[in-house]
Amino acid sequence: MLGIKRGEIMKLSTRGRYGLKAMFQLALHHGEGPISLKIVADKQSLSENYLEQLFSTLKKDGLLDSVRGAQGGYLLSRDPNEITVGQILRSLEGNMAPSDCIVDNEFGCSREDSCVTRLVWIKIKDSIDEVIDSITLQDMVEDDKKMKNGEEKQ
Amino acid sequence: MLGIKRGEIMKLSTRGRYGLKAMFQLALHHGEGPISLKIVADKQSLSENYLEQLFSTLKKDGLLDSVRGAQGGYLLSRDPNEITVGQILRSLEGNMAPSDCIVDNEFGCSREDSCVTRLVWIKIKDSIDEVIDSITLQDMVEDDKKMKNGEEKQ
DNA sequence: TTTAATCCCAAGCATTTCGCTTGGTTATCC
DNA sequence: GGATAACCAAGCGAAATGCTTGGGATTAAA
Repeated sequence: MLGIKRGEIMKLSTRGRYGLKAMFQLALHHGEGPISLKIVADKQSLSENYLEQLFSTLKKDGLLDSVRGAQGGYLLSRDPNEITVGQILRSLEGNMAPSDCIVDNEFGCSREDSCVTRLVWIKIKDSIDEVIDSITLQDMVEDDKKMKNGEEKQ
Repeated sequence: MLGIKRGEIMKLSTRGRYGLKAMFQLALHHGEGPISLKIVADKQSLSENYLEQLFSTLKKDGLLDSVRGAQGGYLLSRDPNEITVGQILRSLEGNMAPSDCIVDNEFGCSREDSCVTRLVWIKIKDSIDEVIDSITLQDMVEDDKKMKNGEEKQ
């Protein structure tokens, strides 16, 4: 039935996926001073240099602060409950729109369809936005605690 | 502030975008016999050969029927209210999952994060699914009528 | 004051994916 | 039997992805 195995679409790139995980790591240790790129990269077993690029973006967008030199590292620019998943993903990935037709209102919307499809893309985008803007890093930290407690009880 | 203009992510490919538009065209003229690829392609001003590939996929997934030979063409395999946007997009694009971590449960979920991020991807996916599975081609046709009536009254 | 640790920055680059195009074959109506 | 269509498989240039490379500049600790 599934025939051809196509790549899954509507997929985040590694930027968003690695980046959110990394930010969550920082949230877990928030308040304990800066954490070095190396530590975060090691923990997620991914390239230090690549993660650096993501952190650079996140910093430029005001989600991270950094401390240079030995003993330096990165830290959240504000409290975990003031940073949403949406802010992180949009910083790393750009707009969460299924079609450009939404953002650029430019488009070849032909006469006959009068862009009903556009309505669909808007509904999808709105529903994604609603989810990602409602989850903070703090929420994730709490969910994590719950999951760990759950494990202990087994 | 926006600095680098990154490509928008979580975006559908042309397959999904063209495909849904084309299916909507067929829905508009449902019950009037088969419509040729050429006509649909012309109306959307896109490549006949490319659209053919999309239709081939949609047919294989049971969303379209075809009639070969002269006067032939394509038609919806069932009533517009029995075909959802979700069925179309999944046929053309694959699963609507922001991360493989959801589908393949295989993943490098490290100890410390215990995959809280996975929860986020699941929430995103669920919310997308809810939207696209709740919209039928029939809904789109009706929305289209409303929009056209709105225009006339201006 | 050196040295090691760290952030910072720009460029390059192999691979994969996307968005088609090309060039046919087969079926059906007139 | 000729025109009109659906069917099918392969190829292919351009762009994006997911990194790597190779340097700096800044600072804490020795």
